[in-house]
Amino acid sequence: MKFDLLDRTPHLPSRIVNALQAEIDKGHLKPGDRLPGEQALAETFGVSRNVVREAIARLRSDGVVQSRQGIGAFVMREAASPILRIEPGTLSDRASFANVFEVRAMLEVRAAGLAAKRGTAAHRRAITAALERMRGTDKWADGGVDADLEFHRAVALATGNDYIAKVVSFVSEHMRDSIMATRRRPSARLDAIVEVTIAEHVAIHDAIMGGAAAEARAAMERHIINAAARAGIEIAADD
Amino acid sequence: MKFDLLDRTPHLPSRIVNALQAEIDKGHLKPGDRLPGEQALAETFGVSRNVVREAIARLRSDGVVQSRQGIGAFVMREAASPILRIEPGTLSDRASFANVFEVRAMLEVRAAGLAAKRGTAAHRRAITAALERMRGTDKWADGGVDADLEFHRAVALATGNDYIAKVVSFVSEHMRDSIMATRRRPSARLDAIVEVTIAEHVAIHDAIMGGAAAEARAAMERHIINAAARAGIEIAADD
DNA sequence: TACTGTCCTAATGTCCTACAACCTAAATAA
DNA sequence: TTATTTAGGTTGTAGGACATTAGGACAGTA
Repeated sequence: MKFDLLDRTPHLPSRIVNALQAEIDKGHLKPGDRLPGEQALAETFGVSRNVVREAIARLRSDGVVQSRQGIGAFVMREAASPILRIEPGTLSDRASFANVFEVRAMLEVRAAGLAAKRGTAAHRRAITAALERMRGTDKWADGGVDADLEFHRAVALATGNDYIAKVVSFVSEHMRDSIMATRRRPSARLDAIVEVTIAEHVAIHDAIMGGAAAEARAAMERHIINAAARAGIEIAADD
Repeated sequence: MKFDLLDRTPHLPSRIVNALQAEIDKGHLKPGDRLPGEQALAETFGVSRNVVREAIARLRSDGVVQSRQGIGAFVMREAASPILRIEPGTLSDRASFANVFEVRAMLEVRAAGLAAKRGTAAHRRAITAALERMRGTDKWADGGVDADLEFHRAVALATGNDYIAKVVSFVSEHMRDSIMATRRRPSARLDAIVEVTIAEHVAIHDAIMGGAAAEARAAMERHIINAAARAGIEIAADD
């Protein structure tokens, strides 16, 4: 079996992981197939068995393969993995940002409605606190982005659905990149952007506090569409 | 520093991982703190450095710690993790199932609409193929559940948004448990359930093939609400 | 004092060998 | 044929060695 090492990070195990994952993605290694032995892989890649072992340990920890002592490592069926991993940096182009925004729109618009309907007093306090933190930071110099993401996490938590909260938390992390991209845009008048952004969050906040589900959904949808626009991305309104 | 080894799996690295993770969860190791050196950990746990290295490699791969050559391994801040991990089995009660169904409704209803609007010919062929596989299996004896999940994945892929597809794939895995729970319900007339389920999928399929976005969304929403009902769970229709 | 360059130490990263634990399958014995 | 043993291969663990990198101590210099 041949492997491509087009990666060039100085970290050897990562290169092995990528190479093996690529083989699986390309279908050269199908579920149920047995990987070459560690010794064989070590010779193929020109590294020691330790490095190969660390690479396979990562794949195993990701649920991609399962290794059994005395036999070998086997590719698992594709979707059996209990984890969802998307490496930071893989979401860098506009198309990827648009994809993330689309998922945000799906999840968070409804989440805002549910938060207005079902949020407890404690949940609402957390939302208000996050909003205050956003207001308190100076032009997002320091923790402004964190406060922003915290706000969205708090809204997701207010749905009372932990599963939503986890997924939204996960997706939020990928917003960091696009937020940074917004700040780097040439025409970005930072203070104006911050002001508008906070106003949008206030609208969401007030709707949730008032228990107005439809209004909260609308406010969240406006916010996400506008945020996308500020990042230079056009996404369609939900029809 | 003291560590508890209450775990007793025969896999040493897993025990180290759990012990270290417990220290972090309990707050004995806070973000920014430096872990003891590999040599020290090896002596503490009474294992070789190889085992410690594999444990730390897993924590690093999960984004829990970051290790720098020449210095040590440091606990990262909590939310920077690039992965979403939900261990199978943690979703077992009705409340958890309801949560998962709620997320499904958020994501897949819209995804069905997008699939109808944007799905390519290849995407549609995949959807049809999955539906045929569902029809072909005998009372879901063998691969019926797989075919069901494959159908939903194919719909998600047809949105043209890989990010949606990944998230839906992830969520789908958690459906397996609830589907199994449905099959165990006492009143479950299996053949009738299968027949109805397939009919619902046909409706989704036909709407997507016809490019009818609103119809596809409605069909998907009906399907998810009914599927939840079959699992004994009541979820509210989207208003 | 402040700065600079060197040396030393410690930590991770990689390599190597050896053995233990485990599995498969062929060879062998009853 | 059937059961047992044996041989070989594979992952898991142990332990030592060196490479590479980072940071501190310390002298020397302006």
